[in-house]
Amino acid sequence: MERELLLLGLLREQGMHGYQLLEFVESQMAFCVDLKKPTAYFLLDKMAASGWISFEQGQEGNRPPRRVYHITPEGEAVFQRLLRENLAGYAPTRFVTDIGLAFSHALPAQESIRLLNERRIAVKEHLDAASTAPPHPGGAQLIIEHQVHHLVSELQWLNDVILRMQMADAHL
Amino acid sequence: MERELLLLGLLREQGMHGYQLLEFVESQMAFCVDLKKPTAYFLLDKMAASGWISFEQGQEGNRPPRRVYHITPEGEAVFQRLLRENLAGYAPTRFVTDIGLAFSHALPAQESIRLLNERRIAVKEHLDAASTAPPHPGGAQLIIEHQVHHLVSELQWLNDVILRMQMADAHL
DNA sequence: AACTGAATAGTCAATACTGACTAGTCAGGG
DNA sequence: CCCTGACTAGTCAGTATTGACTATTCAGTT
Repeated sequence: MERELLLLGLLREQGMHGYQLLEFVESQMAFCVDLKKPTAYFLLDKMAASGWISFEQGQEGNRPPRRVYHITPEGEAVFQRLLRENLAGYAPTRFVTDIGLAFSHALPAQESIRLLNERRIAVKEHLDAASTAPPHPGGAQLIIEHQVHHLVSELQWLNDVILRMQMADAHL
Repeated sequence: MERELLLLGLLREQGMHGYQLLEFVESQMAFCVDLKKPTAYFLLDKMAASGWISFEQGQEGNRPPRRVYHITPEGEAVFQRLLRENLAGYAPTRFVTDIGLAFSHALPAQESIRLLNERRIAVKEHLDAASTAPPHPGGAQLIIEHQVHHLVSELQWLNDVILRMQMADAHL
């Protein structure tokens, strides 16, 4: 229900239409959710059917008509519940990049090390991007700081793994 | 393609039937992938159709017949490609738990802090579980170490966030 | 020899998600 | 005043994923 929490949270601050929501999520919240357009419209339909949000047909100039969504009192109650659950809980993080690590013995040690150095560069690029991101308004700033903290920790760990692999290889 | 990489990597070491694969993944690789039963069978079917793996009908005692899967030469080639891609690349981590943080201003500061303290306990429990996990064979050990490293970093960050919230609240 | 709970082995209907597409509008250049 | 590329707004068909279910076997108990 994380995506629902996100959409409700945004609609709670102001009524918006689908495209507007999408744009905001992609520009401000890209660091914590990956929400594609069809998924967003799907969720909006579902939440409207559940009575969490309502909409009216809006028109602006000659543009095609669009639905402007608003949160309902039931939606606000759901938002409050989901928010509390989210803040109190913890969902363990899975690193899909660890699968390769588990099978790295299938390659010559030197090649694994070379590939992991490529990975290190990729991580560094993400870190630079997050570090130099323009300040985001409100709570989104925290998300960027979290991402930076995490990427620093990842880089540290990756360096350690590479070092250990080099030492193990040298000893053979 | 991470799950495919995982299944190919396991079948590469020895032929196995679906249930056996599932069990191994859930017991040894639970820290890095979440693979449900129907998904695993779906992927096995798909990979068999693509010619990456083959199977023969096996029977053991009176047990129901089952498919024992083996990797094919094409599958081995795919495995090598996926492994290199995985080792060299980096997929940014999304923390769904950050969504709540972005909206924490919707609750009284004291309640947010209380809820985040609950989260801290949950993180600590995961950390204790990962720290005391019995040694896993081969590459899986690295995954646990990564998880521990990550959880320590998360705990640090969470403490920092809670502290900052308390200070901000005290200043009002 | 019947019963119970756990393990084995898988399937299916329903849900969730996404790549690729449609279709109209607007701003600016030629 | 027509063309082009970018923006707005959304849909749809196909793929991926999962909760819930079926059905058999085995070990131990009564």
